[in-house]
Amino acid sequence: MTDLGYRPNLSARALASTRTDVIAVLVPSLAMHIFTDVLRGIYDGVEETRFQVQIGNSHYSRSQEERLIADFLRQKPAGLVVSGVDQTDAARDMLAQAGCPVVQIMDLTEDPVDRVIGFSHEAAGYAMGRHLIEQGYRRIGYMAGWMNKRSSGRMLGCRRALEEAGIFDESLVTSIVPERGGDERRPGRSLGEATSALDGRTMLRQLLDRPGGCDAVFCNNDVLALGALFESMAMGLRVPDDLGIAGFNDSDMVIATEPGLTSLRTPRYEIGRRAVSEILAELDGTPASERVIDLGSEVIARASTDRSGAGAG
Amino acid sequence: MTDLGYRPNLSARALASTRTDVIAVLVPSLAMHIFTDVLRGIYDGVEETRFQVQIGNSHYSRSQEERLIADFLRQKPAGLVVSGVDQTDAARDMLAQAGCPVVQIMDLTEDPVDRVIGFSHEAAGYAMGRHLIEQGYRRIGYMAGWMNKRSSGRMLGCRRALEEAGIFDESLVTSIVPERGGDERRPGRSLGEATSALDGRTMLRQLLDRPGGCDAVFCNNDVLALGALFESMAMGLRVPDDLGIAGFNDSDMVIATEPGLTSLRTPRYEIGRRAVSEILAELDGTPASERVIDLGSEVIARASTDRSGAGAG
DNA sequence: CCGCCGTATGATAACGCTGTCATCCGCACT
DNA sequence: AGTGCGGATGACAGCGTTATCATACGGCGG
Repeated sequence: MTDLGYRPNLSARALASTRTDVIAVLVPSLAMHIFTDVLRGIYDGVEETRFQVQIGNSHYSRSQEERLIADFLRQKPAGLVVSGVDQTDAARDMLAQAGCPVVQIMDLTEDPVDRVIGFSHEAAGYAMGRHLIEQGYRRIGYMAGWMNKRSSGRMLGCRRALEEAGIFDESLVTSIVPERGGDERRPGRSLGEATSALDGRTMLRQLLDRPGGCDAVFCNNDVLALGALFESMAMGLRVPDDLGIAGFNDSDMVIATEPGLTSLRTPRYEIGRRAVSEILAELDGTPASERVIDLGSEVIARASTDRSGAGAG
Repeated sequence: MTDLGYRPNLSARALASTRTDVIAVLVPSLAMHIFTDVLRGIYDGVEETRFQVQIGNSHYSRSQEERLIADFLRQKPAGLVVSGVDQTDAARDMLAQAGCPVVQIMDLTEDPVDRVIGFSHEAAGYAMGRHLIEQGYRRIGYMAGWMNKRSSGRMLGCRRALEEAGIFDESLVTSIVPERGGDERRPGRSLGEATSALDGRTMLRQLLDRPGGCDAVFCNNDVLALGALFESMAMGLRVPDDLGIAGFNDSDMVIATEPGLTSLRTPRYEIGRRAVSEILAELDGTPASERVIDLGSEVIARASTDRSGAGAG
């Protein structure tokens, strides 16, 4: 009987069962490629299932995120995915009461609302700091488009590595936009909160102008690193000899630069994928093992920080 | 009364009124930055309205697109946005019967299902062809990640310009993956259909190896152009003197390269934005003027194709 | 002052499912 | 053959809106 084209009405089903097949996803930005990778994972995860994805964009504003959570929750979603672990208290309460699986992603915390899938930004930053130190760099700068919890986590990790080596210099930390509590919609930059390669060029010049200059820079993302690379070319600096450059995320792009850019590979796609599978498992009544899932990250060393002379990458 | 926290139940409303507040959007890929720009426009457009966005990913497969359209349609969306104008006949029929505003985007056609918002890829390709010719290039190559209707439209436009100048050489057209009717899910490239900068490097080498070589290359997107730029550096070619490089889309990135990359600015964000506003207008009963809305495109000339000697960009 | 029409107000039947409850059947055990 | 129980089957009351229809009301013209 069902073979010949009967399709249940989703609205009726939703009304009767007081639950929908919508998996709501909250991202802080659609402009950053990072999140599009996560979204791909999520979409691949729901493919061939009855679930649908709905995306909300909080524009890196915690208050807006709170509103979106409230809005989403009242459609009784099947699951909820939120980025980061630094929601407002009110948002956290709502999530705890959500009545559906909730997954926080892209970061880690000891104390997730329900479940958290991500990696440690602090550890990632530390690993990159160590890598740069091991390559012999001593004046290591850090550049971020703007600071949020995750970005500053990376910075803190890198700072710890540098402090352990006794070479940390506060003046070598720079960002375009200062941290601002994350509770306001950031002004300007209308076409998205993304940092551009141009910012990388600007910030590299700033760092080189600081007293003592710098001999390596850890960029908060690959686009900044790309900008830094071009700026060093324009300035006639040799990479990696005069200046080491490291990015973050290991996007497709960086393997094709000349020299290849060292970067930190983050499991963005896997995080999205896993977030969905955890939600599905929880709905199936087969909730998975851990509440805290660390997918790790990895320094991918390429020529842009290779001082061994071999020139790998 | 309503002031104190009454929220209508959306499922009930949907059931009773047989229509939802969902605007369904079909994109061929989430991996290409192009579409994330469109999505940003769409999301910005629905912000502060009662509408919600739901995205479907057709993976550049027309049959999958057809299925998605059917799936979306049965939830009676408020509006439907589909990418491109080359749907299957069945899909076109369904769209025509949709009973809601339908907007095709990212391309143009004389004969839209309902409304089309985009730009002419043929005209864009032609404009870039003209630009390269005017800069004195004579052996102009074209590289695409893989061909779809829009990509080949660009190629055809460029070809027309070259033919008019009597300098078209078929052997200077290259792509990684040949066109395949667009009806199959492409294999491999699991992490997304995107072409990478590495492809740009590879294809540039291929083009230079062709008999007679080439002195300029029009890349189907900016990432390919970036790869081509790095490959020329690696090969010791001077850009723009030995080789001109032009990209497509004018993404943020290209203004920061050294030399700056000539590219073709496309109104991606505006297309998304406009698609939503047209749908809202149609739902309001104030349908807009035109069924075919050409938002145009523009060659942004930068140093990578500047043979005037001034070195602008 | 009466009747008519246009508008505001209130009651009520869907909308198409889900989930519960009651019924029924068949099987195994006594 | 009678009793008890488990699983399958069928009936039916919501779920919270929208939309329709009937009723009531107020104002205006005759």
